[in-house]
Amino acid sequence: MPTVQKNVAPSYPYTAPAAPHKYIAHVAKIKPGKRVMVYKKFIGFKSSKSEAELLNLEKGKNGEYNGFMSPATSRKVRKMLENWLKAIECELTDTWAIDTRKAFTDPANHKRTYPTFVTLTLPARQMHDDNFIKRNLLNRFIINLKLQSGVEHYFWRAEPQKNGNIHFHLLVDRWIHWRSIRHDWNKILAEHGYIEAYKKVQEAKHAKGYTPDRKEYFARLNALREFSQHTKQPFDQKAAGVKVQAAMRKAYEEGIKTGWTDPNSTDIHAIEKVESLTAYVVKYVTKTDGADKVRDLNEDQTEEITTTRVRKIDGRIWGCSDGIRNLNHFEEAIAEEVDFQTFTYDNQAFDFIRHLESEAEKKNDKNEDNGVWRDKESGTVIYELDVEAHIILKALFPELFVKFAQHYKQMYAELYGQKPFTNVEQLLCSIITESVIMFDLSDKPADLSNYVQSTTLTSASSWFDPLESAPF
DNA sequence: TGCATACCGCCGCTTGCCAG
DNA sequence: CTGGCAAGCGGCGGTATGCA
Repeated sequence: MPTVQKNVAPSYPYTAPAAPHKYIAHVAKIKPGKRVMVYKKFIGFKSSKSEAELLNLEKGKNGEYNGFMSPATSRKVRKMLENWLKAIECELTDTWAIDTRKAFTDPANHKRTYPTFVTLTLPARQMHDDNFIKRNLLNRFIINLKLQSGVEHYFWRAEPQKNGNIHFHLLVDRWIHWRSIRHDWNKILAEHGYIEAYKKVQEAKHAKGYTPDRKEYFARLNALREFSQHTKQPFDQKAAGVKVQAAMRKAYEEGIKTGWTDPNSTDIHAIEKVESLTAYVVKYVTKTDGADKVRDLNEDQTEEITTTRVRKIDGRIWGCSDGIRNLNHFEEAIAEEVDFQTFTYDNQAFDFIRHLESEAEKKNDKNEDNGVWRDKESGTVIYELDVEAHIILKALFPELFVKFAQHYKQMYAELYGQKPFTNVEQLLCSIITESVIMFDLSDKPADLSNYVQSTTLTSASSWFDPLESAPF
C-alpha cells in the first residue's frame, strides 16, 4: 500500500501515488424510498482542513448546544431510520410485494419484528427537569419494553409540547398493544406524581359535569389532518370532527370510570404501509423546530422570533440503541477510477443510472428539472423517482435488485441475529418469474431452501449469492 | 453484604464548513 | 445535497467508595 499523507489534500493536477493506489469514483446510492444519488467517493486519503475551516472549528468550541436538532443530525437520523425500517419491511414482506398492507395488518406478523411508533406525554404540568424525566421515566419505560415485549432496537426523540412539557416519540421494533403501553407509562407516571396531578385538574375541570376543552379538540383534529396528509389519505374534516368529539366524550366517561387514574398519555399510530410510516416518522422526528429560522436572522430580529419558538430541551434530544447507529444505504460503484483514469463498469448499476438519465430526458418538461438535481462542481446527481427505486430495479435490473435486497437481508440478520433465510427462495422465485433475465442456478443445489438454511450468515460472502454463479 | 451515592473515563452528540 | 471532519462537553455507565 502506498503511503498517503494524512490530512494533506492532493493538489491538482494530482500526481497519483504508485500503484496499486486507487479510489472508487462514481457511486450509485439507492435509497429505500424514491431517491437515487450518484456521487464521487474517495478512498485512500483524508482531506485537509482549510484555514477558514480550522478557524471556525475554533469558534465552534465556544458555541453552545441550542437544544434543537441540527440539519446534519437530522440527516444522520433519517439515514438510520430509513435503513432500519427498510430492513424490517424487507423481512416482513418477503418478496417486497408492492402491497405491504397485508403484511402489516396480519396479526401473525405481530410476533415478529414490527415497527411501532408511540408518543409519550405527561398528563400534567412538568414537575421535573428534562434530564430527570429522560433518566427516570423514559429510560425505565424503554427497559420495561425490552424485558416485557422483547424490544431489541429503539429510537427516541424528545420535543417540547406547546404547553412547555417535554414529550417523546418512540419507535420500537415489536408490536405492542396500546393498552399495555399506556398501562406501563401511567404506572411510571404515577410513581412521580403525574397521575395525582392529572386527577386534580380533571376533577376541577369537570366539577359541573362534562366540559369539553376547545383547545384539545382542535389539537386532536390537527393531529388527524397531519397524519392523513403525510400518509396521503383523504381527509374528511366533518367526519374527523365527529370522531374527535366522540373520542373526547368517551375519554371523559373513561376518566370518570377509572377515577382519572388512567389518562390517555400515550398514542400509537396505526401502521398500514411502511413507506408512509417511514416518511411520516422521519419527518416527525427530524423536525428542526425552526432552528434554521433563528440562525438566519440578524440580532434585532432574533428576539421577535425567539418568543414564538418552543422552549429548548435540556440535554440529549434523541437517542437510540447501538445496533441501528451505523446503518448504511445500499451503494454500488458505477465507474471506477484508478490513477485518475476512468474505467466504466459494464454493470446493472451503470445501466440503471443510464436508464434514469434517459427517463429524465424523455420527460422534457419546460422549466422543470425533471426530478433531477445536479451539482456541476462536484458531479453529484440526485434522482427523484416517481416510484420506489426497488420497484424499477425489480422490473428492469434484477441483478441489481438482488444485491439491493441482500443488503437489507444482511442488515436484518446483523440487527436481529443469525436466522435461517427462509425467504430467499421466494425472493429468487419472484425475480425469476417476473423479470426478463434469468439466473443460471444449475451449479447450485436443487433444493435452495435447504441450502440456504444450512448456511450460517456470519458474513456476506458466507451465504448463498446467486450472482456468483450467474454468467454475466 | 448489599445498596446508594460519587466519581471518572469515555462515548457520542454537537457545531459549521468544505470537498466531492 | 451528503458525508466527513475536530474537538468540546454533557451525560451514560461502569467502578470505586461510603455507609448501614
